[in-house]
Amino acid sequence: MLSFLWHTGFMNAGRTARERARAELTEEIKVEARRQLTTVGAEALSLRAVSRELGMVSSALYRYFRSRDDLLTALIIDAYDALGEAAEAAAGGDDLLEEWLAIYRAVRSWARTCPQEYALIYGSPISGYKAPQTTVAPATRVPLLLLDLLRRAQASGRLAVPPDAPTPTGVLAQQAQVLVELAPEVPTAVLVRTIIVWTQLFGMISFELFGQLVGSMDPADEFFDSASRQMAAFIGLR
Amino acid sequence: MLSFLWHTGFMNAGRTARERARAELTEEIKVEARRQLTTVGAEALSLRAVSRELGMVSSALYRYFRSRDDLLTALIIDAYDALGEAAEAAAGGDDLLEEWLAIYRAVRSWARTCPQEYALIYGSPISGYKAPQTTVAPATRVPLLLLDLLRRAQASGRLAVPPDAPTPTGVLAQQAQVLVELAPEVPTAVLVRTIIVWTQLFGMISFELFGQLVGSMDPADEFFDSASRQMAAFIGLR
DNA sequence: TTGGCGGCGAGAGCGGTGCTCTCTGTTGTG
DNA sequence: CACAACAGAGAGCACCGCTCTCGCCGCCAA
Repeated sequence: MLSFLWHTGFMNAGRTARERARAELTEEIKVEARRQLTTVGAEALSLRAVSRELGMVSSALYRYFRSRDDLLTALIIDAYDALGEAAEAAAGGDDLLEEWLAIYRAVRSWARTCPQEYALIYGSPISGYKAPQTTVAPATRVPLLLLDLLRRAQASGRLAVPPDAPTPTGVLAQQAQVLVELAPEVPTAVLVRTIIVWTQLFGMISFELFGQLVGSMDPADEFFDSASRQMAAFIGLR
Repeated sequence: MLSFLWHTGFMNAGRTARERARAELTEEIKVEARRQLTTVGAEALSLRAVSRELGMVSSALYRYFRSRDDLLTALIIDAYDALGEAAEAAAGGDDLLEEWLAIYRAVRSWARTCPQEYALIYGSPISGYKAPQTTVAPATRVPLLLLDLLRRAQASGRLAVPPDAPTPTGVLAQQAQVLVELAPEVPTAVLVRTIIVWTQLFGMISFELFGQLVGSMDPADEFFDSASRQMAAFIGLR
């Protein structure tokens, strides 16, 4: 196998025309698939329709993606990365509470812009589809961002551990160890609350996008803003 | 043949054997569809497979459901009702906090028992599927249950409005009116928090079922219990 | 009692899907 | 230059949702 040389980066400059064409077409397929995703929804995404739109025959597409699930996996990873990028772009700045709210807004904004891609990663799993290990790293970008914010908040004394936050014991404390290793300075009670808050964020966005809020809190702009602030207070951010 | 039952007058006077057979087969179709749903997921549910399993030809099934979406709608309504029933069965009792926790557990337990039916109602919407108005009433059973619990809590003085809960203003206050009409005694600030808590509950369950918690809080039993209690405290229930 | 209507299941068929296989032409490399 | 890897085309398989037609038979009314 020669590809081994490519992966070492040894021959990056001398990419053959075929290699370039392959990379380009792979990207074009994803772009077209994403385009169709805006109008049709993940489970109805059709390989044949994508290839048809690209002027190729459906069997040719299998040179680039071994199956429909493979294409979906690529789209899922891209979606996680796009969301992570949007959230990371909103991070930074001096005021940590403002940064918190900015991250929240960025996540919601991205989700509302690309609802089908959001559904791809936070909706019901595709039947018969098993998420490969390659998706977990991109999936952790947003939670890691929140965790990092909490570390900085703790360091700068802007994190006031809520007095009514119970310190976890037993299995819960054990599970929280994973988070403790990522943010050792942050109190365990706050870390558990971070998961609570994290689930609230995506529950709220899912409800908004999937129509569960229609008739009560839709449009959800002000509710979202209020919830963001209350959740920030809930974990002790000020 | 069932005609002997007919002649003995065993059956309902107003219902002909044909009507009864129709109702029975309609139910059988739903049962079989639900059975297949446990193994295959909503978007891959196949009318042909259901009819095949029932020993009929696929076109015959269209006498009972005008389309696949019609069958899905029926399943969705049934799922909302099953969840509502499970939650309502857990309600009641003297200790309101225990009742709160029991409702939470019932919702999670039902979701874990029927994950595909849960995904049907709280997962990403089916592409090209528009929820008809008939689904909204069954969908409100769980939130109405929580609201009723809060009314009783308020009446019995077990609801201590959290001091840091902001009273909504502007659009948010206006939207909350819908809830105020349902639970006039409960302070508006608590009503907004109820929506927050409601989204947290389903966000948490979705994350657990859809595999977002794997690697951090899975199995989620203790986390769920802790979150339930903290959310009860968050709305001031004690 | 009987004629007819309407619900019912069977079957064929249409256009779509994911996916496989084979064949032919092209591209890059020893 | 020869050869191997690769790309696309096309046919084909089994499945899908859905429609239409055609007999059969339960049911109601004359």
